Amino acid sequence: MARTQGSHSDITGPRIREAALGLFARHGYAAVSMRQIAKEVGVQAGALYNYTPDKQSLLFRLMRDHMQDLLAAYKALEDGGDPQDTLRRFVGFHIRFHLQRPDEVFIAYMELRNLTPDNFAEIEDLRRAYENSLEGILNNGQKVGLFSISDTKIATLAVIAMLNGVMTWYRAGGRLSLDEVEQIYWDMVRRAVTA
Amino acid sequence: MARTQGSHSDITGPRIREAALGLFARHGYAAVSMRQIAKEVGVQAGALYNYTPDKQSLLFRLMRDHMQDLLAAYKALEDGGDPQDTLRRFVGFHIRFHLQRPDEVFIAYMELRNLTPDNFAEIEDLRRAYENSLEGILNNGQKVGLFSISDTKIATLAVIAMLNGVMTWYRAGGRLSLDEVEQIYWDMVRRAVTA
DNA sequence: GTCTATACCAGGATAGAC
DNA sequence: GTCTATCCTGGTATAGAC
Repeated sequence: MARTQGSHSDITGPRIREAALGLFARHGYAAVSMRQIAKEVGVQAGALYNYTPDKQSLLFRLMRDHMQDLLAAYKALEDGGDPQDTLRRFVGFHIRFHLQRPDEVFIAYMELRNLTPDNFAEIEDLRRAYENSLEGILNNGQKVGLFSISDTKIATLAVIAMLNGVMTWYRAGGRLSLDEVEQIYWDMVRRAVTA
Repeated sequence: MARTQGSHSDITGPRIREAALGLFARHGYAAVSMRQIAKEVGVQAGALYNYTPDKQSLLFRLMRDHMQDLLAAYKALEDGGDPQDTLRRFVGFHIRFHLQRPDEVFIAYMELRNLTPDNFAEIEDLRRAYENSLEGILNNGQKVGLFSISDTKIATLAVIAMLNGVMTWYRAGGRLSLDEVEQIYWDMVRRAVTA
Protein backbone atom coordinates (compact mmCIF):
# COMPACT_ATOMS: atom_id res chain seq x y z
CA MET A 1 0.00 0.00 0.00
CA ALA A 2 1.42 3.37 -1.00
CA ARG A 3 2.11 5.75 1.82
CA THR A 4 -0.07 8.80 2.05
CA GLN A 5 1.50 11.72 0.27
CA GLY A 6 3.46 13.90 2.67
CA SER A 7 3.45 11.34 5.46
CA HIS A 8 6.91 10.39 6.63
CA SER A 9 6.64 9.89 10.35
CA ASP A 10 9.05 6.98 10.29
CA ILE A 11 11.89 8.88 8.67
CA THR A 12 11.29 12.51 9.58
CA GLY A 13 11.68 11.91 13.28
CA PRO A 14 15.18 10.47 13.02
CA ARG A 15 16.15 13.06 10.46
CA ILE A 16 15.15 15.85 12.83
CA ARG A 17 17.29 14.37 15.57
CA GLU A 18 20.25 13.99 13.21
CA ALA A 19 19.93 17.55 11.98
CA ALA A 20 19.59 18.93 15.49
CA LEU A 21 22.56 16.87 16.63
CA GLY A 22 24.84 18.21 13.94
CA LEU A 23 23.72 21.80 14.21
CA PHE A 24 23.81 21.88 18.01
CA ALA A 25 27.31 20.44 17.97
CA ARG A 26 28.57 22.87 15.37
CA HIS A 27 26.93 26.11 16.46
CA GLY A 28 25.62 25.49 19.94
CA TYR A 29 22.06 24.95 21.14
CA ALA A 30 21.27 28.61 21.77
CA ALA A 31 22.61 29.69 18.38
CA VAL A 32 20.54 27.21 16.39
CA SER A 33 16.97 28.03 15.41
CA MET A 34 14.10 25.69 14.78
CA ARG A 35 13.92 27.15 11.26
CA GLN A 36 17.51 26.06 10.61
CA ILE A 37 16.74 22.53 11.75
CA ALA A 38 13.61 22.41 9.63
CA LYS A 39 15.50 23.67 6.60
CA GLU A 40 18.12 20.95 6.93
CA VAL A 41 15.43 18.30 7.20
CA GLY A 42 13.46 19.77 4.31
CA VAL A 43 10.25 20.61 6.11
CA GLN A 44 8.65 23.76 7.44
CA ALA A 45 9.40 24.85 10.99
CA GLY A 46 5.89 24.11 12.19
CA ALA A 47 6.21 20.47 11.16
CA LEU A 48 8.92 19.89 13.76
CA TYR A 49 6.32 20.18 16.49
CA ASN A 50 4.77 16.91 15.38
CA TYR A 51 7.92 15.24 16.73
CA THR A 52 9.00 17.28 19.69
CA PRO A 53 6.99 19.37 22.13
CA ASP A 54 9.69 22.04 22.05
CA LYS A 55 13.33 22.79 21.40
CA GLN A 56 14.40 21.93 24.93
CA SER A 57 13.09 18.37 24.65
CA LEU A 58 15.03 17.94 21.44
CA LEU A 59 18.25 18.75 23.27
CA PHE A 60 17.40 16.73 26.34
CA ARG A 61 16.53 13.57 24.45
CA LEU A 62 19.75 13.73 22.46
CA MET A 63 21.74 13.97 25.65
CA ARG A 64 19.79 11.37 27.58
CA ASP A 65 19.94 8.83 24.77
CA HIS A 66 23.67 9.36 24.46
CA MET A 67 24.34 8.87 28.15
CA GLN A 68 22.11 5.80 28.30
CA ASP A 69 23.91 4.32 25.30
CA LEU A 70 27.23 4.98 26.99
CA LEU A 71 26.20 3.30 30.22
CA ALA A 72 24.61 0.33 28.46
CA ALA A 73 27.65 -0.19 26.25
CA TYR A 74 29.99 -0.13 29.20
CA LYS A 75 27.86 -2.44 31.30
CA ALA A 76 27.85 -4.94 28.43
CA LEU A 77 31.64 -4.97 28.40
CA GLU A 78 32.28 -4.99 32.15
CA ASP A 79 33.79 -8.12 33.62
CA GLY A 80 35.40 -9.29 36.80
CA GLY A 81 39.04 -9.54 35.73
CA ASP A 82 41.89 -8.00 37.67
CA PRO A 83 41.73 -4.22 38.12
CA GLN A 84 44.70 -3.41 35.90
CA ASP A 85 43.16 -5.29 33.00
CA THR A 86 39.74 -3.81 33.67
CA LEU A 87 41.23 -0.32 33.69
CA ARG A 88 42.99 -0.97 30.40
CA ARG A 89 39.70 -2.02 28.87
CA PHE A 90 37.97 1.02 30.30
CA VAL A 91 40.52 3.29 28.64
CA GLY A 92 40.09 1.59 25.28
CA PHE A 93 36.33 1.57 25.58
CA HIS A 94 36.11 5.23 26.56
CA ILE A 95 38.33 6.43 23.74
CA ARG A 96 36.67 4.37 21.04
CA PHE A 97 33.09 4.95 22.15
CA HIS A 98 33.56 8.69 22.33
CA LEU A 99 35.48 9.01 19.08
CA GLN A 100 32.62 7.24 17.33
CA ARG A 101 30.15 9.88 18.51
CA PRO A 102 31.92 13.23 18.46
CA ASP A 103 28.75 15.29 18.11
CA GLU A 104 26.93 13.57 20.95
CA VAL A 105 29.96 13.88 23.21
CA PHE A 106 30.43 17.53 22.42
CA ILE A 107 26.81 18.35 23.15
CA ALA A 108 26.71 16.19 26.27
CA TYR A 109 29.14 18.41 28.05
CA MET A 110 28.89 21.75 26.28
CA GLU A 111 25.13 22.12 26.56
CA LEU A 112 24.59 21.13 30.16
CA ARG A 113 23.86 24.71 31.11
CA ASN A 114 21.08 24.94 28.54
CA LEU A 115 19.09 22.19 30.20
CA THR A 116 16.21 23.00 32.51
CA PRO A 117 17.00 22.11 36.14
CA ASP A 118 15.03 18.86 36.05
CA ASN A 119 16.62 17.73 32.83
CA PHE A 120 20.04 18.73 34.09
CA ALA A 121 19.61 16.62 37.21
CA GLU A 122 18.68 13.58 35.16
CA ILE A 123 21.73 13.90 32.91
CA GLU A 124 23.99 14.47 35.89
CA ASP A 125 22.79 11.25 37.47
CA LEU A 126 23.73 9.33 34.36
CA ARG A 127 27.12 10.99 34.15
CA ARG A 128 27.83 10.21 37.77
CA ALA A 129 26.89 6.59 37.28
CA TYR A 130 29.49 6.34 34.54
CA GLU A 131 32.16 8.02 36.67
CA ASN A 132 31.33 5.60 39.47
CA SER A 133 32.20 2.70 37.19
CA LEU A 134 35.71 4.04 36.83
CA GLU A 135 36.01 4.94 40.49
CA GLY A 136 35.04 1.38 41.35
CA ILE A 137 37.88 0.05 39.21
CA LEU A 138 40.37 2.38 40.85
CA ASN A 139 39.16 1.47 44.34
CA ASN A 140 39.46 -2.24 43.58
CA GLY A 141 43.00 -1.82 42.31
CA GLN A 142 43.88 0.27 45.30
CA LYS A 143 42.48 -2.34 47.69
CA VAL A 144 44.55 -5.18 46.27
CA GLY A 145 47.67 -3.03 46.13
CA LEU A 146 47.92 -2.80 42.34
CA PHE A 147 47.38 0.94 42.22
CA SER A 148 48.82 3.74 44.32
CA ILE A 149 46.35 6.59 44.29
CA SER A 150 46.17 9.30 46.91
CA ASP A 151 42.56 10.25 46.07
CA THR A 152 40.47 7.95 43.90
CA LYS A 153 37.70 10.49 43.36
CA ILE A 154 40.11 13.01 41.91
CA ALA A 155 41.97 10.35 39.98
CA THR A 156 38.67 9.33 38.41
CA LEU A 157 37.97 12.84 37.21
CA ALA A 158 41.56 13.33 36.11
CA VAL A 159 41.58 10.18 34.00
CA ILE A 160 38.27 11.01 32.35
CA ALA A 161 39.40 14.58 31.68
CA MET A 162 42.62 13.33 30.14
CA LEU A 163 40.85 10.81 27.94
CA ASN A 164 38.24 13.34 26.84
CA GLY A 165 41.09 15.45 25.53
CA VAL A 166 41.45 12.96 22.69
CA MET A 167 38.27 14.35 21.16
CA THR A 168 39.83 17.75 20.67
CA TRP A 169 42.60 16.62 18.37
CA TYR A 170 42.11 13.09 17.01
CA ARG A 171 41.18 12.81 13.36
CA ALA A 172 40.75 9.50 11.54
CA GLY A 173 43.48 9.03 8.97
CA GLY A 174 45.86 11.27 10.89
CA ARG A 175 49.41 10.64 12.09
CA LEU A 176 48.40 8.00 14.61
CA SER A 177 46.19 4.94 14.35
CA LEU A 178 43.47 4.35 16.90
CA ASP A 179 45.49 1.47 18.33
CA GLU A 180 48.49 3.73 18.81
CA VAL A 181 46.38 6.41 20.47
CA GLU A 182 44.88 3.86 22.79
CA GLN A 183 48.34 2.53 23.66
CA ILE A 184 49.75 5.99 24.38
CA TYR A 185 46.88 6.96 26.66
CA TRP A 186 46.91 3.62 28.39
CA ASP A 187 50.60 4.06 29.15
CA MET A 188 49.97 7.47 30.69
CA VAL A 189 46.96 6.32 32.71
CA ARG A 190 48.69 3.18 33.93
CA ARG A 191 51.71 5.13 35.14
CA ALA A 192 49.57 7.84 36.71
CA VAL A 193 47.82 5.32 38.98
CA THR A 194 50.83 3.10 39.64
CA ALA A 195 53.64 3.76 42.11
CA MET B 1 35.95 69.97 38.80
CA ALA B 2 32.78 67.93 38.97
CA ARG B 3 32.26 65.41 36.25
CA THR B 4 29.49 66.12 33.75
CA GLN B 5 26.29 64.47 34.83
CA GLY B 6 25.83 61.07 33.23
CA SER B 7 29.42 60.79 32.06
CA HIS B 8 31.13 57.65 33.33
CA SER B 9 33.44 56.51 30.56
CA ASP B 10 36.11 55.47 33.04
CA ILE B 11 33.95 53.07 35.00
CA THR B 12 31.23 52.00 32.58
CA GLY B 13 33.69 50.31 30.22
CA PRO B 14 35.10 47.92 32.82
CA ARG B 15 31.67 47.30 34.24
CA ILE B 16 30.40 46.25 30.84
CA ARG B 17 33.24 43.79 30.46
CA GLU B 18 32.64 42.37 33.93
CA ALA B 19 28.93 41.95 33.29
CA ALA B 20 29.51 40.35 29.92
CA LEU B 21 32.12 38.03 31.40
CA GLY B 22 29.81 36.75 34.09
CA LEU B 23 26.78 36.43 31.88
CA PHE B 24 28.64 34.74 29.02
CA ALA B 25 30.19 32.27 31.45
CA ARG B 26 26.87 31.45 33.11
CA HIS B 27 24.52 31.33 30.16
CA GLY B 28 26.69 31.22 27.06
CA TYR B 29 27.44 33.95 24.53
CA ALA B 30 24.56 33.14 22.21
CA ALA B 31 22.04 33.04 25.02
CA VAL B 32 22.95 36.43 26.43
CA SER B 33 21.43 39.61 24.98
CA MET B 34 22.88 43.07 24.88
CA ARG B 35 19.86 44.20 26.88
CA GLN B 36 20.73 41.77 29.68
CA ILE B 37 24.27 43.10 29.82
CA ALA B 38 23.01 46.68 29.85
CA LYS B 39 20.55 45.90 32.63
CA GLU B 40 23.30 44.45 34.82
CA VAL B 41 25.46 47.52 34.25
CA GLY B 42 22.56 49.86 34.84
CA VAL B 43 22.46 51.57 31.47
CA GLN B 44 20.29 51.32 28.38
CA ALA B 45 21.24 48.88 25.63
CA GLY B 46 22.16 51.63 23.21
CA ALA B 47 24.79 53.00 25.57
CA LEU B 48 26.83 49.81 25.26
CA TYR B 49 27.74 50.81 21.74
CA ASN B 50 29.84 53.67 23.06
CA TYR B 51 32.23 51.00 24.35
CA THR B 52 32.09 48.17 21.87
CA PRO B 53 31.37 48.19 18.14
CA ASP B 54 29.29 45.05 18.57
CA LYS B 55 28.64 41.96 20.66
CA GLN B 56 31.27 39.90 18.88
CA SER B 57 34.04 42.32 19.83
CA LEU B 58 32.95 42.12 23.43
CA LEU B 59 33.48 38.37 23.40
CA PHE B 60 36.70 38.52 21.43
CA ARG B 61 38.37 41.06 23.68
CA LEU B 62 37.51 39.08 26.78
CA MET B 63 39.09 36.01 25.29
CA ARG B 64 42.13 37.76 23.86
CA ASP B 65 42.88 39.62 27.09
CA HIS B 66 42.62 36.41 29.04
CA MET B 67 44.98 34.51 26.76
CA GLN B 68 47.46 37.35 26.74
CA ASP B 69 47.38 37.53 30.53
CA LEU B 70 47.97 33.79 30.69
CA LEU B 71 50.97 33.94 28.38
CA ALA B 72 52.45 36.99 30.08
CA ALA B 73 52.04 35.46 33.55
CA TYR B 74 53.71 32.26 32.49
CA LYS B 75 56.57 34.00 30.71
CA ALA B 76 57.24 36.00 33.87
CA LEU B 77 57.60 32.79 35.85
CA GLU B 78 59.59 30.74 33.35
CA ASP B 79 63.15 29.92 34.24
CA GLY B 80 65.94 27.64 33.12
CA GLY B 81 65.94 25.06 35.90
CA ASP B 82 65.88 21.35 35.29
CA PRO B 83 62.87 20.02 33.36
CA GLN B 84 61.32 18.12 36.24
CA ASP B 85 61.31 21.22 38.40
CA THR B 86 60.05 23.37 35.56
CA LEU B 87 57.22 20.93 34.92
CA ARG B 88 56.29 20.97 38.59
CA ARG B 89 56.09 24.74 38.48
CA PHE B 90 54.04 24.62 35.28
CA VAL B 91 51.48 22.35 36.95
CA GLY B 92 51.20 24.65 39.96
CA PHE B 93 51.00 27.74 37.81
CA HIS B 94 48.37 26.31 35.50
CA ILE B 95 46.10 25.13 38.30
CA ARG B 96 46.34 28.33 40.31
CA PHE B 97 46.07 30.75 37.42
CA HIS B 98 43.01 29.03 36.04
CA LEU B 99 41.26 28.60 39.36
CA GLN B 100 41.61 32.34 39.93
CA ARG B 101 39.74 33.10 36.71
CA PRO B 102 37.00 30.51 36.32
CA ASP B 103 34.79 32.67 34.13
CA GLU B 104 37.53 33.64 31.71
CA VAL B 105 38.69 30.03 31.45
CA PHE B 106 35.21 28.75 30.85
CA ILE B 107 34.55 31.25 28.09
CA ALA B 108 37.97 30.80 26.52
CA TYR B 109 37.21 27.28 25.55
CA MET B 110 33.43 27.09 25.44
CA GLU B 111 32.90 30.04 23.15
CA LEU B 112 35.55 29.39 20.52
CA ARG B 113 32.89 28.42 18.02
CA ASN B 114 31.13 31.74 18.42
CA LEU B 115 34.15 33.68 17.21
CA THR B 116 34.37 34.93 13.65
CA PRO B 117 37.03 33.06 11.66
CA ASP B 118 39.59 35.87 12.00
CA ASN B 119 39.07 36.22 15.72
CA PHE B 120 39.18 32.47 16.14
CA ALA B 121 42.53 32.27 14.38
CA GLU B 122 44.01 34.88 16.68
CA ILE B 123 42.87 33.11 19.82
CA GLU B 124 44.09 29.80 18.49
CA ASP B 125 47.56 31.25 17.96
CA LEU B 126 47.69 32.34 21.57
CA ARG B 127 46.47 29.01 22.82
CA ARG B 128 49.05 27.19 20.75
CA ALA B 129 51.82 29.41 22.07
CA TYR B 130 50.89 28.38 25.59
CA GLU B 131 50.78 24.70 24.67
CA ASN B 132 54.19 25.08 23.08
CA SER B 133 55.59 26.22 26.41
CA LEU B 134 54.60 22.93 27.97
CA GLU B 135 55.71 20.90 24.97
CA GLY B 136 59.12 22.57 25.24
CA ILE B 137 59.42 21.45 28.84
CA LEU B 138 58.51 17.89 27.95
CA ASN B 139 60.94 17.85 25.04
CA ASN B 140 63.77 19.11 27.24
CA GLY B 141 63.11 16.48 29.87
CA GLN B 142 62.92 13.81 27.21
CA LYS B 143 66.23 14.94 25.70
CA VAL B 144 68.12 14.69 28.97
CA GLY B 145 66.54 11.37 29.84
CA LEU B 146 64.41 12.59 32.76
CA PHE B 147 61.11 11.84 31.08
CA SER B 148 59.92 8.85 29.12
CA ILE B 149 57.24 10.02 26.73
CA SER B 150 56.25 8.22 23.56
CA ASP B 151 54.68 11.33 21.97
CA THR B 152 55.32 14.74 23.49
CA LYS B 153 52.61 16.47 21.44
CA ILE B 154 49.95 14.16 22.79
CA ALA B 155 51.42 14.21 26.28
CA THR B 156 51.17 18.02 26.16
CA LEU B 157 47.50 17.91 25.32
CA ALA B 158 46.85 15.13 27.81
CA VAL B 159 48.46 17.02 30.67
CA ILE B 160 46.59 20.21 29.91
CA ALA B 161 43.30 18.34 29.56
CA MET B 162 43.88 16.63 32.89
CA LEU B 163 44.74 19.86 34.66
CA ASN B 164 41.78 21.66 33.15
CA GLY B 165 39.58 19.05 34.78
CA VAL B 166 40.28 20.72 38.11
CA MET B 167 38.02 23.57 37.10
CA THR B 168 34.99 21.30 36.92
CA TRP B 169 35.05 20.23 40.54
CA TYR B 170 37.32 22.39 42.71
CA ARG B 171 35.61 24.77 45.12
CA ALA B 172 37.48 26.94 47.58
CA GLY B 173 36.85 25.77 51.14
CA GLY B 174 36.12 22.22 50.01
CA ARG B 175 37.60 18.94 51.15
CA LEU B 176 41.07 19.67 49.79
CA SER B 177 43.33 22.68 50.07
CA LEU B 178 44.88 24.19 46.99
CA ASP B 179 48.26 22.86 48.06
CA GLU B 180 46.86 19.35 48.33
CA VAL B 181 45.21 19.59 44.94
CA GLU B 182 48.44 20.79 43.41
CA GLN B 183 50.34 17.92 45.05
CA ILE B 184 47.89 15.29 43.85
CA TYR B 185 47.94 16.50 40.26
CA TRP B 186 51.69 16.91 40.29
CA ASP B 187 52.04 13.28 41.44
CA MET B 188 49.87 12.08 38.57
CA VAL B 189 51.59 14.23 35.97
CA ARG B 190 55.07 13.31 37.18
CA ARG B 191 54.32 9.62 37.02
CA ALA B 192 52.59 9.89 33.64
CA VAL B 193 55.73 11.31 32.02
CA THR B 194 58.27 9.23 33.95
CA ALA B 195 59.24 5.62 33.24
C1' DG C 1 1.83 14.72 8.61
C1' DT C 2 2.81 18.75 6.37
C1' DC C 3 1.79 23.17 4.75
C1' DT C 4 0.92 28.30 4.89
C1' DA C 5 0.20 31.97 7.64
C1' DT C 6 0.76 34.32 11.56
C1' DA C 7 0.80 35.66 16.61
C1' DC C 8 3.88 37.33 19.60
C1' DC C 9 8.15 38.47 21.47
C1' DA C 10 12.98 39.45 21.60
C1' DG C 11 17.24 40.07 19.26
C1' DG C 12 21.23 43.57 17.51
C1' DA C 13 21.99 47.86 16.20
C1' DT C 14 21.14 52.99 15.07
C1' DA C 15 19.27 58.03 15.24
C1' DG C 16 18.67 62.07 17.40
C1' DA C 17 17.39 64.64 21.68
C1' DC C 18 19.46 66.08 25.94
C1' DG D 1 27.82 59.65 27.50
C1' DT D 2 23.34 58.31 28.07
C1' DC D 3 18.57 58.23 27.01
C1' DT D 4 14.26 57.20 24.41
C1' DA D 5 12.42 55.53 20.50
C1' DT D 6 12.59 52.71 16.76
C1' DC D 7 14.06 49.86 12.62
C1' DC D 8 14.45 45.51 10.98
C1' DT D 9 15.23 40.86 11.47
C1' DG D 10 14.51 36.57 13.20
C1' DG D 11 13.19 33.68 17.23
C1' DT D 12 9.52 29.85 19.26
C1' DA D 13 5.35 28.20 18.85
C1' DT D 14 0.39 27.68 17.26
C1' DA D 15 -3.99 27.48 14.14
C1' DG D 16 -6.33 25.72 10.61
C1' DA D 17 -6.42 24.21 5.66
C1' DC D 18 -5.22 20.25 2.87
